[in-house]
Amino acid sequence: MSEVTDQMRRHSAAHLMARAVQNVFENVQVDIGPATDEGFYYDFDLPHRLSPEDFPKIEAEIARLIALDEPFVRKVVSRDECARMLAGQTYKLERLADIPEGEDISTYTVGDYVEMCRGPHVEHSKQIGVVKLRRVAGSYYRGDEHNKMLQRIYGIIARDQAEMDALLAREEEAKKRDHRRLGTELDLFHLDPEDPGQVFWHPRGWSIYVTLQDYMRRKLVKDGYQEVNTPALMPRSLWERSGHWAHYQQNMFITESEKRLFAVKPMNCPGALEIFKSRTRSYKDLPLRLAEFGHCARNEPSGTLHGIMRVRGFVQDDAHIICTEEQIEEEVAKFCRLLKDVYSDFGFDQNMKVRLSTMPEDHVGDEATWRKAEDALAKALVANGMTYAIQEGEGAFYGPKLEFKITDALDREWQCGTIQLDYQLPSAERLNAEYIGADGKKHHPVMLHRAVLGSLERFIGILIEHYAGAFPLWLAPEQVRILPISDKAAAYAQKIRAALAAAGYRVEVDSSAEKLGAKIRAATVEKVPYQIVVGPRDEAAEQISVRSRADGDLGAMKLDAFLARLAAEMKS
RNA sequence: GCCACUUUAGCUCAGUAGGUAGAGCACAUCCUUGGUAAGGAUGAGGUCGGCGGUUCGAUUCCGCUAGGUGGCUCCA
Repeated sequence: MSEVTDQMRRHSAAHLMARAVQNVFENVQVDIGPATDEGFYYDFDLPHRLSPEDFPKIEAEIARLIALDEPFVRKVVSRDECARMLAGQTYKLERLADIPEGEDISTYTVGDYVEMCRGPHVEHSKQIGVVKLRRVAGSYYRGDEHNKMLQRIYGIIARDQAEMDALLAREEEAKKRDHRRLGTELDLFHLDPEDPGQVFWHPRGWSIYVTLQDYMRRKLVKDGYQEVNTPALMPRSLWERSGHWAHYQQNMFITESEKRLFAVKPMNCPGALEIFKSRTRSYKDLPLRLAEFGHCARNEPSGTLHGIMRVRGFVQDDAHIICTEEQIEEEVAKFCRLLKDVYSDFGFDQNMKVRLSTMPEDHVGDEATWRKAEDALAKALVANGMTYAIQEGEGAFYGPKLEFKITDALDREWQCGTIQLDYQLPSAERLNAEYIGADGKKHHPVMLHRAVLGSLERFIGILIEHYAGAFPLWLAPEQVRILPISDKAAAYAQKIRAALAAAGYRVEVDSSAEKLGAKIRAATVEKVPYQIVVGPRDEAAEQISVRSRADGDLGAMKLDAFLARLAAEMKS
């Protein structure tokens, strides 16, 4: 007897939901309904517009079906037999046609309901547990935007009601970490409805931004990069040469001046190559690593925007490595080392996923070169002890790429770091970058596009959720808050503030008329790492009373002792 | 961009079977000078996303439009 896995239970729940929807509504066409890491979904096509108001009815029907505790019976059938069983179900019949000749076609029957399915499933419906429907969403048939949009219902399962309650409570907790909520609560940024996808950074948010950027800058300099900056607005002629005008125009903001068209840059790469081309280059200049915190604008479809994670104006910790083909592997390996180093500083090296995207059908260049490039990427990962999955055919048309993905508070994956190999842009057909080789002849270099954090906007969004707003000392917008007991301690509070500020810390004084308890509460809610309480007693003893976000009340100490503690924490 | 849902004060949300609205927090003023998670009082703040329609009258019903949310496609 095989073990009943969560995947089987979820998948079986999807079947029962499909059955329930057909029992509750008329003219239901079913497509497919797999299990996911979280729960399951099923795609339907029916005249009724599904809404969350329909959930109780459907859930009740599912509960009824589960309670029947009917067995899931597997049967291998012939193609014709299966087609007969699926009569009237056009999507299912199309799916049936997809199954290659010679492969087993199996069906699962539960009570009077039969479905074509590979399985596996639970043995009896009661093994599924409790089912709750979560949301309805649109979904293109076969994931193709040219196809009809089906109605998808997402659901989750639990072994019993207690586990379901715990699951829902965890979801509520995750929502509290949502960067959009914390961004407002902690006064980090705001988004203006009239200017979708553009971030207004408030002082506290911008402090994090600049601190992160400085951190990255130090890493880049140490790793042999040179920082550059290129124009935000570049002419149509350049974009035509780069290929963006033909392939990326829909995503570009275009503007006009004196009858010439310009575009706000969606990427920094042409700018980097312009710098490379500004004088004759030697093979001795390679690899040339040009970093740029360039502000890019992409006119993303409105439906794809999401807080500060997916925006229309953003800055990548971008860099372009211009090198020879022989240098690719070492440069990729070097990048992986840098990425690992940075991610480990945030604890992201644990839950990160790496994907290698290979040659797509629509590509330029010959297959041998592609395979060589893919190998170089894979070898660099292995050399760094990184495990990865392959995304077949998901590479860019100009070259394969590595993607490094991090998960947000609501379990959505976001691509942050990436390195992409590009044979195209430096080529004669595009921007025609050249260097003089040891043989005295001209050669085209290859280019690596790469980013460690991805966009600063997205990375900060993930950081907000990762730390639940409680940033480590070095990143915290306000590192220390001084809480004078009353006006009588105001002068002493200012003296301490000045001393901390002189030592380079971001420090504020809460001089409001509130009582100490209220001040502590405010500083705690705002997640300030250190609170310093000062009153007449401290002043007389030339001490401060320290409260840490992590360890609570630390009692009284000398300012020097506190400074030493801060310095030690900044280093770690 | 596509499908569904949604939009009331700075924030989180009530509410009106159609008769132009409330709470908590935040904010302002005053009182309180208080030693480790919310002291008290008073007050200000909204043409209920925008436009149009139905109606004697629309925040409420209908249509369009914009933003947001959840997905899909796309993507840093």
